[in-house]
Amino acid sequence: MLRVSKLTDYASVILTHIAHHPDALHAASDLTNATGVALPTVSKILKLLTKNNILVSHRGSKGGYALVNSPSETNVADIITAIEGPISMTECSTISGLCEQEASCEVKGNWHLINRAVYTAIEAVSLADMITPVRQQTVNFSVPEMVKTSDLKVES
Amino acid sequence: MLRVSKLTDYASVILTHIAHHPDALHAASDLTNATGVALPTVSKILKLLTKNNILVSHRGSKGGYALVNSPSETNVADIITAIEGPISMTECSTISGLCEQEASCEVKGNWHLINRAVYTAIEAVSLADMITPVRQQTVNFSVPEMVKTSDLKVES
DNA sequence: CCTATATAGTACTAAAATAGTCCTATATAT
DNA sequence: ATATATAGGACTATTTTAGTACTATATAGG
Repeated sequence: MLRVSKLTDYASVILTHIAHHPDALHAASDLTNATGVALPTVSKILKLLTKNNILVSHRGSKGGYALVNSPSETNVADIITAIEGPISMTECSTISGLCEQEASCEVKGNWHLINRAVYTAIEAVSLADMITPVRQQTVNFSVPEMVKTSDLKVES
Repeated sequence: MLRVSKLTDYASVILTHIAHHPDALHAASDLTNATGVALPTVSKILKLLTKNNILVSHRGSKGGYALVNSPSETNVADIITAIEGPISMTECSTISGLCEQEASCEVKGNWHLINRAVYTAIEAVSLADMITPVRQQTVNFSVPEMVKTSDLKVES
């Protein structure tokens, strides 16, 4: 019902691999071998991650890519944003002026809240968390407490 | 970075309108007038919502659509699912067997957790919440507590 | 300082998903 | 009967996403 693009999915796989060896430089060709993602695609993803400050690059012979921050300081929300841009649940949340009814739209504010709750949930997950093995079937997790608009202080 | 489709966005606007008059029957043509969304599109959305049990329909003269449950019992997660289907953050979360590396994929379980945290956050918001006016700038909301994989009990 | 290696940037093509439209069938109130 | 309204499915156009290719630039090391 909500999803990240395939590129973001690949990015998570690539970054997970790098996170296992955070002190080494990883060339695009090495990452292709390690992950099975096609080289031009790996390359595209690495460029995006570098441009958005998730990775640093070193050109030339023996060059490659490495994490800017440690795996525990690199969060999933930043990774998704690096690949997909600052697109939000509804378009009007990112860029105003697209929707004619914007001024009178009564759901806008609530979509913003939902956006933010979702973002906060994703932001709390780091690359370090992603490489922690989880046995799905037996997971016992606490339910995030959601923002209810009825709980909000509203200034009228 | 994550988004719902335009149809889902329209659906929220249409359902919000219906939620204001939960006891009336709303014909597709009325909803077009009320929301500004083109008739064939409104019609498509209403059919999807009916098929997925968010709305009930009455055919024939003086027919129309109404909510199955009250606005406070209708949640946003169900609305998104009705329009977009059970697609999750990554494809492998919905349908297994699509990805060759599935068996050895170490991030799969963690994507599942993220999925679920996001779903839970969205599920907590009802149509009734959506029609509560919110003044965005002065909102004071509690941060959802996210699942940390390090907090999880893992069966090895 | 030359060469092999590797990333940077940009433009382009192909494929897939999404949005939007239209037509015919069926049900119901009056 | 007839006007009104939804049901369902097929189809087209558009947009987004994915993937590719090419040229420029930087660096290590002999």
